[in-house]
Amino acid sequence: MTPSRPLTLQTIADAVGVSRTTVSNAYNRPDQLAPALRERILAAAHELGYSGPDPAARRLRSGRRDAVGLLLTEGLSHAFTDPAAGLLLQGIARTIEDAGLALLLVPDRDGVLDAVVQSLCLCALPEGHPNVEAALARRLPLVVVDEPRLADHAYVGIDDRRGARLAAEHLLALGHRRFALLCGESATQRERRAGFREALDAAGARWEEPDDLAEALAADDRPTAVLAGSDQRALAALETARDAGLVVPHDLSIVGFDDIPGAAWSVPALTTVRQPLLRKGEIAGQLLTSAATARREVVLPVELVVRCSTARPA
Amino acid sequence: MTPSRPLTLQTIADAVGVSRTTVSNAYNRPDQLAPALRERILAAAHELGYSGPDPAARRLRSGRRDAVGLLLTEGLSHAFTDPAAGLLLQGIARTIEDAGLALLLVPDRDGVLDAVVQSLCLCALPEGHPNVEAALARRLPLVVVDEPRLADHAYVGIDDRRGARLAAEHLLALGHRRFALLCGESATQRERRAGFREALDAAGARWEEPDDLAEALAADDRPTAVLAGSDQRALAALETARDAGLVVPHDLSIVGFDDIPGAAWSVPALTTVRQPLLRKGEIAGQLLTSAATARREVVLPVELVVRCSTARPA
DNA sequence: TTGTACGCGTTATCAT
DNA sequence: ATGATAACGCGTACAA
Repeated sequence: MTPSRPLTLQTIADAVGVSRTTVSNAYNRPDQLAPALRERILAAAHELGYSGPDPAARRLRSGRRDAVGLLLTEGLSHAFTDPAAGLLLQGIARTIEDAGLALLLVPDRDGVLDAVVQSLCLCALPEGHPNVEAALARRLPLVVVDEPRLADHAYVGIDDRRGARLAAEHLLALGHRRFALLCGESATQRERRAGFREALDAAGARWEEPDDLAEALAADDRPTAVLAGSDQRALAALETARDAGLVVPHDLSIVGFDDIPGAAWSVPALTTVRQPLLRKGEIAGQLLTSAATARREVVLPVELVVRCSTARPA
Repeated sequence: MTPSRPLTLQTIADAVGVSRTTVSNAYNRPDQLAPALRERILAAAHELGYSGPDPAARRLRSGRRDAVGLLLTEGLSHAFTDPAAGLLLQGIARTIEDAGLALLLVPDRDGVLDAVVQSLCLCALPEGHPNVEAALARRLPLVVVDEPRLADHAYVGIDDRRGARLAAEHLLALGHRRFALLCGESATQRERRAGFREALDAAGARWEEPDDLAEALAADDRPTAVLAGSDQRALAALETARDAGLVVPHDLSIVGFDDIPGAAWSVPALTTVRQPLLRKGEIAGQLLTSAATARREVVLPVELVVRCSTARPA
């Protein structure tokens, strides 16, 4: 075994006795070559263990990137943790894959600056986040999912606030007057919280945002309904209610948001606000793939799905 | 707005009135520069909208890749579909992220050949698959998860066959004699099937591999137990049994494999063979990150988790 | 502390 | 059909 310098086009060229250009053509422009010669070259390459032009060099020279980058809110592994994110990413991945591109999951700000990609997708990032700044600095085609809204960049999202109002109004219509709100601090969560409050305040209903739901449910004038900013939170609330000895929906109504698959399987099945996560991902994927810098904004519809976790207050 | 040539180090150098090297140093070797000058350079860069050295060029020149590649069985979007894969990938992602690397999801054979990565992870690929060949050709550090076993490459997996035997023996011990096997065609699925058969044949029990479980359950001497190659299949079987009017575990016992989170939530909770998916991912991640070409093989333990989907036959 | 010079491995152009 | 040559944008000895 020779410790052998790394193999390059030139190595093969020398071995076969042709020029570097010809070897390059053997890989990239088969029509520029006598088929027989091409065969000889490829055979020699295989024999020497050369697997083709170096990807890094090829990218520098050609300007092609053949990959799109993905930035998520809560770190990279979040992609595989959160069912809602999973559905979105599935939509993106399908489209990207069909286009023959790779998907680069970017870990942090430095990763953004260093990513060899043709476009970047920002998923639910807080406005002003370092990653957003970095992405903007890259001057690449950007596609924003959900947040933040960026002038002159493609966008796909939903009307979170309206969805939240739908949920709240459903419970109000059932006769609920005392609510617990369960929302996080992300941009979309804030929108949803705002929607809940709008509807609730308009109806003059009472609401709180408990630090500890279990505690709130133990209170004397406990809430009769929970408005959750996501199905995951709603599912957790379901558990909390069960632990507290409350029967859903008889003692407590719960509404989620997203309509992840698990929402339909839970017992009782979750009433929730559906958003077309898969479709959202597909659209994001198309936006990422299309060379068109054309500014486009897509806002997808939301829809209340009434299942079994909501009822009139006892 | 000038249509401006793409910005390079030289652009900034010219603007500030220093050499290209100095600008490069401002980014890569701060100690080689007067802090004041560095500030001026960075300011000018920011002003001009230059976001730093071109990632592709930097990679070619430096030889650093700062990303690891991931190859999955069933296409890219599979990563976000399958809960078992999700858990594994979560483990990988965490480790990769901690190392400051990006994660490249590679779509196909061409993607493998073209991936700008420092190492590749093959997850449960069939032996001889084009992607495996391509990965081998790249001559990069390879880490195999589950399958296939490759000489001279890092490996992490479990003893699928033993896990399957555990499941089968559990049911045999309960007194079952007629079984339905539900396995796929992937390499790991085949191993598990083999494990089921070994135990069953050794006990002289009867088994079938029905194309249609519903049909099999309708038969006169229907199986009293189902051995599934994954929790997903087991969960589907649960549904099928319910639709057939069978009560699990009274009328039918079902065992899964993997112990995904959903296995504990189902009704009834699933008896299954647990494998440490998260840990498997973390180890794969470490193997991918470590520069060490040292060959390593890790086989993680499996364990039977008895919950509520199995009982003595009626 | 700064600048000069030389690749890194490839692809595109243009000549032969 | 094949080959010489010039970029691509950058990193880093080494000299100044």
